[in-house]
Amino acid sequence: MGRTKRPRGDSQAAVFRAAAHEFAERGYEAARVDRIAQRARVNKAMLYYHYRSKQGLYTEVLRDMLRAVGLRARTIADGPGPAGVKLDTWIAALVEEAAARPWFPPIMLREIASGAPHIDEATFAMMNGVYLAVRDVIEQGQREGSFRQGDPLLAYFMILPSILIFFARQRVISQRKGVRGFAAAAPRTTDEFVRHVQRSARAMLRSDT
Amino acid sequence: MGRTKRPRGDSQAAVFRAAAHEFAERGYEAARVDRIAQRARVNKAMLYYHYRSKQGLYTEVLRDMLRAVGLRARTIADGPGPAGVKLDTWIAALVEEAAARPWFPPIMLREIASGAPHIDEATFAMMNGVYLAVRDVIEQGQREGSFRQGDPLLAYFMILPSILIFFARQRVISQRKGVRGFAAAAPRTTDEFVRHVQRSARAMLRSDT
DNA sequence: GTCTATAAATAGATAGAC
DNA sequence: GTCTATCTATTTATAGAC
Repeated sequence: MGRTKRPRGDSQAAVFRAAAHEFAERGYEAARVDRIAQRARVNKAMLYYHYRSKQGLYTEVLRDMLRAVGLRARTIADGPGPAGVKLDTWIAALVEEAAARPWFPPIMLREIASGAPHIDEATFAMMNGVYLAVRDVIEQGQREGSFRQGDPLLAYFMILPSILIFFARQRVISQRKGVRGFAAAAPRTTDEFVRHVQRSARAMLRSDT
Repeated sequence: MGRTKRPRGDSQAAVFRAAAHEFAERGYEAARVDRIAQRARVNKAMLYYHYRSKQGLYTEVLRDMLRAVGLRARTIADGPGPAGVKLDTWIAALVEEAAARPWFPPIMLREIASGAPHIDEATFAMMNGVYLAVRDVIEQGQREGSFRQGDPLLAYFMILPSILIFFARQRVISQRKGVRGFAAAAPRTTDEFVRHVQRSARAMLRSDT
């Protein structure tokens, strides 16, 4: 009914957001329950009142973002249009999600990097769903002849991480001033970045014919 | 002299390797000193005898791998040849390093994902050095006209993570049998994978002329 | 160099009053 | 729903014998 899985109450939403940021900045293991409560300006016991455990809280954060991203990816994949356009749309959508949930890129990146060890099967399936949608688009392009043959997973893992890293890095840049090079991560506009990834992805996938 | 920074004694080398694997599998925060000692089949006190702390041990593991990878990247960048060939060579070299040090991909991937929070300046500079070498190659290609213009960092972050993820995932694949799709990460040969990345990178960077 | 025993700090989690 | 106080287990790290 009016009830959704999203955080409802005041303190619950505060805990959720504080946790999302804490997990994003430090990763699951390094995240501290005390710090989450502190950031949410609620008592630690409230955290356990709303969520069963640190793990449960983390799972909620994961599912919330995977649900949003997975839904968009699936909608695009099942919609009309040529594969090239769908891929562009997916890239743009992903960037929008990263803007709406700043904790999404670092968290998802770590999960990919780690092989998702502290994720239950259902949540893992949601993460997999994001890939499956993109896979469908790539396979469509291969059927249409616009994309070259090859394992879609490899293409997926060339496109997705670069987007995640770009946004994950924006959180930590400017702390390492002394070092040349990495500091050169140009503060380009988001639009410019989106177009760059879209062009790179298309070039990478374009069939040679 | 005969003294290098590499682990020397028997137990020290054992600790080093055990730590490398533990850090790779779990990440710095989740890694347990007790487990490292156990895996190395030495007493925990030995670990602190050879290395000052968990952090110190982690730093040694990081430096060892960044030294090796950075040296190869720099050698390639400063050597002769067109940029396209250099890029291919770097990709192949990176894969070789990943084979020689299986802990390298997961660890480096996590550091990139996290913005390298538990890394001292000197070690961070080594990590940066890997990028700077690749940047030089890309800029050479841009001068030569074979690579199109654009921030080398963006290209770097499309190539490197895909390689790291491919190898990092090989460690954890086959544990998640129930889930379709991700399981489809084809057990292709390393050579095949190298050629795929090389072709993708070239296509991505090729100037349109 | 190697080990036992233990310190000291901190973590996640809960009991129970309000 | 909210808070205080606290339990219990675990973790990094070290002292000190051999």
